[in-house]
Amino acid sequence: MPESLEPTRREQIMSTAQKMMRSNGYQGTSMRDIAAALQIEAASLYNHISSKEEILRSTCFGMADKFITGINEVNDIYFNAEEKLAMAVRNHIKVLTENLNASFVFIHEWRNLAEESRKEFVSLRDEYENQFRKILETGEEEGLFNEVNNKFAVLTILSSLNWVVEWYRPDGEMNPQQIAEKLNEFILTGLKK
Amino acid sequence: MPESLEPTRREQIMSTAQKMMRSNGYQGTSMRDIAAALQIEAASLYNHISSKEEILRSTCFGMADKFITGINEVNDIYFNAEEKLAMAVRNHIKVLTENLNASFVFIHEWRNLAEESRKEFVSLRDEYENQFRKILETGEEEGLFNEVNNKFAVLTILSSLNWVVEWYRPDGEMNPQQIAEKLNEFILTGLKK
DNA sequence: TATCGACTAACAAACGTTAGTTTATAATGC
DNA sequence: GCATTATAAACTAACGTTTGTTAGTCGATA
Repeated sequence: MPESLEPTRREQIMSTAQKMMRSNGYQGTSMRDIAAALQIEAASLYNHISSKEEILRSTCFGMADKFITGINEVNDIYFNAEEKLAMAVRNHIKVLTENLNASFVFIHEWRNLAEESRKEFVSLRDEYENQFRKILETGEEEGLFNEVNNKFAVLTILSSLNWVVEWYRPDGEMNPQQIAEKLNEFILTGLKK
Repeated sequence: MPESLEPTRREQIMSTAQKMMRSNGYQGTSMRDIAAALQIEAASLYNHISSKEEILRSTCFGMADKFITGINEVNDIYFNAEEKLAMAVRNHIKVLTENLNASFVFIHEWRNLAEESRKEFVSLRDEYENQFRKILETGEEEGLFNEVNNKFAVLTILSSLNWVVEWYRPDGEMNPQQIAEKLNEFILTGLKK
């Protein structure tokens, strides 16, 4: 069987579903809606996926994996904290802008996961935040960063990064590299002259 | 008829609905769910509200009004830009923490508004962002702030403020004043020593 | 001759909402 | 002070849709 360059049917379903869930939310997107966009019947979807929730689960955990891979990469390489932070931000923005629809679902729709998956998801999220926090702690120890409430700082920084998904447009003024650069400036030195 | 100190039935419905929509989303909260929480039948809700969407509409526009009132107050009083920004942040955090559930719905569920309301809502949001942007522009002119992409800066700042709704707990370590203060520090001077 | 991927048909459950009714309380007219 | 009327707020029952999903089938491709 020849390895096709075309996306598999499953991948088509996933990306169509993600796009629609971005616009209309998880609960606002029905299996019939997804099927119609692919010009097939709802029942046919079940030849490729096992349930609607599997779409959400696969999306959320797939993205979590990408983000965590990104930050592990940063923490494995030795740099000072400032460089580490800059790299973490770049990686985050890269993953986010390369998977806009999936990222949106990841950020906004994870609450719709069933109990068990939701718990697992939250702990992955916590792990990611911890990795980020470690960078800030290193920065403090190195005397580079102000002493701040690190938990608070991480949440504030991540919110700025994640909000990019709300306004970023591939054809907009800023490309992902520029966005990451500006965010790094802002995080490090703030507004004040 | 004596003016009661009790909330009206409508207010009870609103705040119950907001609490449930915070946990389960707009579409994840049915009229029967809301009614059950109030120990009445779903049909009885319609003696007090006209539709499910009215709950969302009233919540979103009610909060928009509070936020806009807050920023107008700031811009009407003459301070320098740094003081204005600090006040705007304080007001934002105040409104947000005093109406946690409604704020959460305001931030996350407005997409479920019907076409017409959604457009109106978005323009109110734009107005708010413009008022914020004006403060940053003033700061630039006064030579207080760095020259930055103001649109970008406003979105980044507002994301940090809005994310507070995700983690703030009335019984947590930081009270709203402290949160606002920390956010102001961070916005002005960043992490770097 | 399997396997893949589509189909039709149907399911039980849940959805927002309406109609019409009942009951308790408040306001009014005599 | 009493009978009447009005109002508020609950109820039961039902409506037409839409929902996610399953079962079973059929044609095309490997």
